[in-house]
Amino acid sequence: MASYHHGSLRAALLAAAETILQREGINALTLRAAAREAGVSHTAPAHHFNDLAGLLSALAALGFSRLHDFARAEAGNVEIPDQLLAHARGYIAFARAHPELFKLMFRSERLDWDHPDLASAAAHAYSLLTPAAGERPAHIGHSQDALADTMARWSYVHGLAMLLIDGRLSAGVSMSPGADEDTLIADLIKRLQRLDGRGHR
Amino acid sequence: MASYHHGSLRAALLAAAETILQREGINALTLRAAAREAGVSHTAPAHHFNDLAGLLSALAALGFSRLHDFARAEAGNVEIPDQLLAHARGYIAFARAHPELFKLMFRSERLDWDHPDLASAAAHAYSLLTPAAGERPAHIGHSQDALADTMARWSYVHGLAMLLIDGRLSAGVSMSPGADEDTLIADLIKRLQRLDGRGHR
DNA sequence: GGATTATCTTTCCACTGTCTAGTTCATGTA
DNA sequence: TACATGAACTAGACAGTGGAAAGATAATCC
Repeated sequence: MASYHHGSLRAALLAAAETILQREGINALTLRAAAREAGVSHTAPAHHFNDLAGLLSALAALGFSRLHDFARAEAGNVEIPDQLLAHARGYIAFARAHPELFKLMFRSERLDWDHPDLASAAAHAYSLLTPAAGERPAHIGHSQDALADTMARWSYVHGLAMLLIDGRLSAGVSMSPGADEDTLIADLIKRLQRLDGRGHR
Repeated sequence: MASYHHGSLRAALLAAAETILQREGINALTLRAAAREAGVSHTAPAHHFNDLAGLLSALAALGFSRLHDFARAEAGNVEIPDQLLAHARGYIAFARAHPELFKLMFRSERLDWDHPDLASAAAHAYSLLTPAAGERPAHIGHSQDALADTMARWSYVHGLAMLLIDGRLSAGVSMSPGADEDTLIADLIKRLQRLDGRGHR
């Protein structure tokens, strides 16, 4: 039963890490804890992930990949012009569904952003918020305006997700009795459209 | 010279902690490192801050207090209707001026948000983004709309600050040659106004 | 089949947060 | 002034952590 070689230890360690993350939070997610959960010695993870930062970065990269798929799935049922909002809804839904993983992905100071897998997975996920072909039919401006649009969208969705995972939005809603959280979030997401285009005020 | 009682060790430890934070980053900011920097024994901080989380939370609370003052100072030279934008400019300027402290305040999983000082300091800073008297002259809606406005502003400014401290905005700007970073940021901040009011689309 | 290499274990070290017990000093009370 | 009380700080110890060897095992390639 106890084979010296695990065979797929890397995947097993990632699964173990995610289990710990959900069960005990990010502060309990250590190299040794992941090794214990996977039933291997405490130095085994180093061979696959190098560092603790390497393990966390790999898990975060996996999270970004899932986030991307989540947003794409949400956008699958929707007409082209509404895809941006669908992607934003997917982002927010993912944040609410996997708060601990989301915190790791966005708020952790332990990640190594020089890790190529993490950087590319994050860039891939964020690419959903860039102005894509067909989404901005008429007024496709200069690339500089497009950059500003992307930044604005990115900021807004990113910030909204932050508020959600910190529980501050729930706190605010509870202070305003009668407000439905889902309705409020839907309203907030819709405002994303207003950020587009360079201002003329 | 070596008096047994320091007299103002709490303040000295906070200053030491900030020094370490700027010099070596948040991962090097430990209880023992702060004690070393202040020249006291490694268990001295516990008496003033209880935990490591206590020390970091106290430092973060100090950061929120400074952030508030920063934003207020920016708004001091500006007419009433533009105060919201001035506050936002202050936020962003603070984030760019003190990136490590900003990361600690917003991105650290090591803070204890049950700590009353931290919670109140953060709430105080964020109150600058709530619709205040005189700022929304005509269409002061229901309190529920006001909540949504606050959340929207908060999300946007919060998210923009995040992008900045992660260096992603700089990366984006560098990809678009000829773009001036300050100009881009100013444009992005101006878009904050468009988020107000419940959408009718 | 034999050498090579990737995978995993054992042992060890410096460092961390935190507990317990002591030491020094300031301050209030008679 | 004498003394008690308690706050501020030190010293030492402990378990847990990341990480660096160095060794053991198994799969793979020739």
